[in-house]
Amino acid sequence: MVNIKDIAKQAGMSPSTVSRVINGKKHVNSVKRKQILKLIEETGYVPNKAARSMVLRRSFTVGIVIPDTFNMFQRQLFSIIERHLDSFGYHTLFFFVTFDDQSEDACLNRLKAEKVDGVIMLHEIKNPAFYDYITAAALPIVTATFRYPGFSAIHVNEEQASKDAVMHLINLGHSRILMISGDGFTFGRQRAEGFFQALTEASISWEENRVVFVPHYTAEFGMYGMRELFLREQRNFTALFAATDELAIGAIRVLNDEGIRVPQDVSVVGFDDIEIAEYMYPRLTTISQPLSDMGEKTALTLHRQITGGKGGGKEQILPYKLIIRESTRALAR
Amino acid sequence: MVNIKDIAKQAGMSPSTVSRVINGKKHVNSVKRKQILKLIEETGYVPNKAARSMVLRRSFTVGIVIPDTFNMFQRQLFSIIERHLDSFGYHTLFFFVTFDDQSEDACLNRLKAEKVDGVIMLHEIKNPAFYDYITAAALPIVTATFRYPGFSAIHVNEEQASKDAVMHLINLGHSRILMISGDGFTFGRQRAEGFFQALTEASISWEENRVVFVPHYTAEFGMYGMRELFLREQRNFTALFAATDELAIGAIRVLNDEGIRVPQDVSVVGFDDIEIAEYMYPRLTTISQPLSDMGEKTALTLHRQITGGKGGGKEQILPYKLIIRESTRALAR
DNA sequence: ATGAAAGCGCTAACAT
DNA sequence: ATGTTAGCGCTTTCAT
Repeated sequence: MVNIKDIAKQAGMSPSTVSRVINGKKHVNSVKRKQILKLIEETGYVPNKAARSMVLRRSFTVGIVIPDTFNMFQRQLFSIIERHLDSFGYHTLFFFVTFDDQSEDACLNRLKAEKVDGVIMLHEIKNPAFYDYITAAALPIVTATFRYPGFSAIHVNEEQASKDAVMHLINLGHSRILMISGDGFTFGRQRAEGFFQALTEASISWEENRVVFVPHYTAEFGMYGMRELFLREQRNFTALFAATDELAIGAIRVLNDEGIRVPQDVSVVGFDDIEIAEYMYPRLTTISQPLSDMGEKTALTLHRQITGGKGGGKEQILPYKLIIRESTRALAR
Repeated sequence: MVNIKDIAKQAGMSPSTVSRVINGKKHVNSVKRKQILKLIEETGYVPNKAARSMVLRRSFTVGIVIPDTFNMFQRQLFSIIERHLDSFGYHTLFFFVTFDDQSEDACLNRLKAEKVDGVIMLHEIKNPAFYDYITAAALPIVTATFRYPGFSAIHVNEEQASKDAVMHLINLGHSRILMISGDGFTFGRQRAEGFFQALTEASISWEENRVVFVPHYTAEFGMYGMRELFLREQRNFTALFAATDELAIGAIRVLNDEGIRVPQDVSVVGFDDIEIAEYMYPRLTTISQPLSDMGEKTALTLHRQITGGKGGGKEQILPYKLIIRESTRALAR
């Protein structure tokens, strides 16, 4: 493999000069510069990243912490973030994390070893040691889709959004509304909270029993949650709020299998507005988070922290939108 | 940040000894070993990866080349691969590549700079320089879901699988069958080829006009493709074969919007068996690729190449399965 | 404008 | 069993 010395030797110059050319520094004869550039082109030379990052003590890499079982919303979000990061000249390292402690520890260790320039979290880690390290190392960080005290955060008002979703159902005349949410992430609780608030505000009585918390936000557990609701004898309902679109998709599957039609018999609203939501039958009514805006702001905020030195700790709350499609309709009287 | 010298100093030993402990080498007093281990634990020391990879001339990292717009099948596949790679002690670096040449060049450059120990390709790169470099550098590589001459490959027989899918339709009594496929990847052509073969073998006449090739394998382009078929006056059909499940989902959406029922009016079969396929309404009949097996074999094959030195170039063709669900049914007479 | 030299953190060959 | 030393490929003073 060709290295900087090889180039220098072939050009009859010193590695320093070559280095200057590579890094676009001033103080190098333009003829020599061209000559070196040509040589680099010919040999296909690319600087060794490890060596570079060792002396510079940074890696031009940012780590994205993401759940191992990322859903489609997160998938879209990290693609956007990755693209923006790329435009700022960073590479992206993914840290897939599961719910177990071991995985979180491994993530922390890797974070230390990799010397990333910054971190973006799309996944809530439980272990406080993680946050302590970040704080102690003064590592630039931004959390997206959730917040952590003291860190920059980009997210929507989950509670308010959920409340709006449920309000939509209520305005349609529904009052016997069920919910499927999940545990493991803050947003599951927040979305359930919004559900309760909407009901309360509309003076509709409710019991805790009307919401199930399932372990994962997947279609599979959407089915599971819906069945669980049936087992709880919750048969007398006309609407369902699912904490994610995937959950909604699974629930609708069970409803269909039971001969319950959506939206004729029950209205369903999801959350996230994942890509397939508008291809489903029926097209899913859902809450749309501002994906591109969120991704862009996340990348930008981190970049500013890395370059500007500070500017951390601020929270940016983005607007969401209720997308009314075909899975909800007015209660037939 | 604490480094190996700090640990050595605190322990009153040399960096070599610490290094030996870190790397689990023999020839170190067990008391000292424990002492060092304790120190590492306390300080939270983690070896600097850049330094390590520089002297070792390898990175313990493998690169996964994947389309920027990866679909759900690819998403599941790379998750599995990542997990297996992890169990072999490798980290994973993702190279998201788009269709343009610039992106491919960037991928190649990064590959050179990162000193990855091996490469897994889930995406076909056009630029031959890419393959030339890999070959010249004798970089371990395995391609999954497609093949490239001379490289290890793990894939199913795309043509045969598609033929089976179409045969299923034919056996159900269908003969006026349409297809939506895509360009950009070899499998799009192969799947179309299987379609033609099945028709030919069953002595059903066909024209090229019955298959559309769309630019991307997404639900959005599934809609586009279906509409295009309608524009071509292809109204008189009873079945559709889509080259991916996403394409099928988009097509079904258009069909529904036109008042054409699936499967009562037209049967649809997809390809890939992505997660939501069985949550769709109707549940999608599709070809299932052996995801876990594929992922495992891909990781294992690469690992063997990296450690064993050779063993490259072999092709592993995995079995697929036709999953019959609700989107296909016998032609009503 | 250019080169020589030092050093980033680590491992491995060589001494002891 | 342990320490000393050299060197991986790069950037960056410091001279010139």
